[in-house]
Amino acid sequence: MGTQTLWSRNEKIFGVRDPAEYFYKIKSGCIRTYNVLNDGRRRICAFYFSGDYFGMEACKDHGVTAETVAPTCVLVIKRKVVMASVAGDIPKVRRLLNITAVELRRAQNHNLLLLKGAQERVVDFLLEMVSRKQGQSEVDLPMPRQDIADYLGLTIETVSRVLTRLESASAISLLNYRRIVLRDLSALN
Amino acid sequence: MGTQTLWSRNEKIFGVRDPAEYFYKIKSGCIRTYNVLNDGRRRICAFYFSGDYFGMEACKDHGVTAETVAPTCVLVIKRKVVMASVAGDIPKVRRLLNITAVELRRAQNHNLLLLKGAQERVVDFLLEMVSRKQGQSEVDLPMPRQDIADYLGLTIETVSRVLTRLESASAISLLNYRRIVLRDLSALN
DNA sequence: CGCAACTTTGATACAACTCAAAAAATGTGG
DNA sequence: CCACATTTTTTGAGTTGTATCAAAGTTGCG
Repeated sequence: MGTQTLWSRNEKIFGVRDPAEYFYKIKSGCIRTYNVLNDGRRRICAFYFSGDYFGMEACKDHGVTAETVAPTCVLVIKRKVVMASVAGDIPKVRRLLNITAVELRRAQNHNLLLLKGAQERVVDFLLEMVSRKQGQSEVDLPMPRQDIADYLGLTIETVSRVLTRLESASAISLLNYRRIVLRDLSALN
Repeated sequence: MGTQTLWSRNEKIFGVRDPAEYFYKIKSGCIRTYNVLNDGRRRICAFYFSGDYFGMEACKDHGVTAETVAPTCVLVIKRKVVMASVAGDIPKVRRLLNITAVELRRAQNHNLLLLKGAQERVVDFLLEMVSRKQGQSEVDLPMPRQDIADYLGLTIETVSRVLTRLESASAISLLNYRRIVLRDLSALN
């Protein structure tokens, strides 16, 4: 069901207030959704990886802009088709509602994150990334520091400083800008 | 459909990780949902008023605790009953999904709020309250300062200071602790 | 009226931001 | 493959806004 679409880096999939005709599911790659505040700052709402659904926040229109972070394969499905397919099938309705509830839970957890200190935000982010990409201890971050900063509500300088501090404390190892090994997870807590 | 239930002040309707068997709709009064962080701080997720649905964040279990802020009348409906009632009716499925999407949008807006300065958070909160309770310029806040602070991610001292400053700037008038008149909305931006 | 809970006000400390610049990585053309 | 230009990241110094700690002032209930 649906159509596979291929996108390269930094392409826009839909924008704020675009009418929402589709549901989206990632086959591979990475997506970011964001809003731009009236003062020009950008707030990244969420990152999505292989297997995740996105675009669920739409009521009639989309509430965020969705862009590729890296080359990405997205499955696009017409809302009408989904609706027709779930109608009359209670487990399917339940599953559809659940996808949106998961999204809601993520937004609420993100909320919690914004109340914490800088170090804890970065650590939580790293832990989220390992768990989301079912890695054990090594993460390959597909997004630049600016994206991380905008997701965590920090400046890139602060993100950078925290990572450096974590490395000095040998809690992590920075193999390069994108690859990070989590060493002492207990210290990361 | 469903059963009306009456609650007095500060009563718990459901708790985090309680199994989610029902959907809830407010007939009158006010509800707050919250989480307690591991350091003991409380984060209020949302306030709900007459006409609002809540408890939509539940996947299998609830992700927040729901309490009454004031005496409240809540309509409680079994999830199974709702599911049975919407199955086979596409517009109803759409409406149910929309209720959750609205909730998701609110959580995302709340996120945006946490990136702003203290004054803007308080102002946004006041504006949200007038619009949610379809008032014109006078708000009757049913919740104490601590709730406002925990909702905005500020301390009660900061909330209090901002309100005082806004009154000095004659942007608002504090009739008493709960009643506030918005005067110069342009200054409130 | 008196007490307990809530709110406001004041002084100080600190975490993250801002501005500025150096260093590293990445991409490009010879 | 190397040299250069551009982008991204890191590091440094100083500022600012909000939290913290402490105390005084209100409000409202029994």
